[in-house]
Amino acid sequence: MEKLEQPVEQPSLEECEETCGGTEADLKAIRSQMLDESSISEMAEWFRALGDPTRVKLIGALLQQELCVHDLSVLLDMGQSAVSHQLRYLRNVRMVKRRKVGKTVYYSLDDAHISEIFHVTYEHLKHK
Amino acid sequence: MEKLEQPVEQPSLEECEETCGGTEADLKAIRSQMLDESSISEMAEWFRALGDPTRVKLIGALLQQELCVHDLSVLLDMGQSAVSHQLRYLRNVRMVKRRKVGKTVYYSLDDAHISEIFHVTYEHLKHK
DNA sequence: ATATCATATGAACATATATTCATATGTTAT
DNA sequence: ATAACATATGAATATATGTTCATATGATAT
Repeated sequence: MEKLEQPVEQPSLEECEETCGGTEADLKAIRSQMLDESSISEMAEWFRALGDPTRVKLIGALLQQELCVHDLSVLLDMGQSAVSHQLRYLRNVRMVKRRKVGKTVYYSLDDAHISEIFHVTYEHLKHK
Repeated sequence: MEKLEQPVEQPSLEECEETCGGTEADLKAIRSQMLDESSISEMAEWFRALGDPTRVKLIGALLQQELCVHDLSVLLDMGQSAVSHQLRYLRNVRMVKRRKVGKTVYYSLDDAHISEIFHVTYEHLKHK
């Protein structure tokens, strides 16, 4: 209850006291090593695609073999529409691709790295 | 406009026509290889934690060195509160830990695998 | 052409999430 | 004790996200 008239910015960035390790020069060095905005976005987008149980299940199933939408919806015990929407999501981020045979559409993984990332993460969670 | 009186379940799962590769037996085999629900949740939670630009930046910075909240908020050019909230998030999923020195709190990575996953993903996105 | 099947998709809805604001907590200095 | 500072946190808000419902699209069969 002490600030009522000031617009409250980042409270005075003048300089970090000695307690806080980073001098402006140090921070500059760190900043220069940081990823650029577009890499950041792409990384986040990539991880976000894996950050949902339904999509993890889809990837997990497709890791085993190519599957059609119907079978996926049976395997996940979910409505066809929900599965289809998530497959589109995964297709938009290039994680899966599709192959059409008549009325049926088969989905499969479209990326060699997914398996690696997936397994590293799985092992990590197991040995935690 | 053909179904008006039925409650519209998964439209008749009786069996997949021959077009759809999976017979019930095949699906059973695949299902037995799928991850259990709790592993699924943990994987999704883990990835979701990395699925946000702010958190990617935080991890990226901490990948370089331990940093205090203030420095992180300068580096990311974000309010202290937002950074603090996200650090709590990352702490809850055990991705970062903190060390207190006087008024200052230093954050650092709390997981050996993050670096690996992070780099695999970064390389993947670069060579796409 | 009509019916049926497999998949896709727009809209609506409910929930989750990220940031901001105001303020609380805990530490150090005076 | 009071002030200044670093960080944490609850509430509010705006936006993003996931699922469902209804229906569209495209393919095959009759």
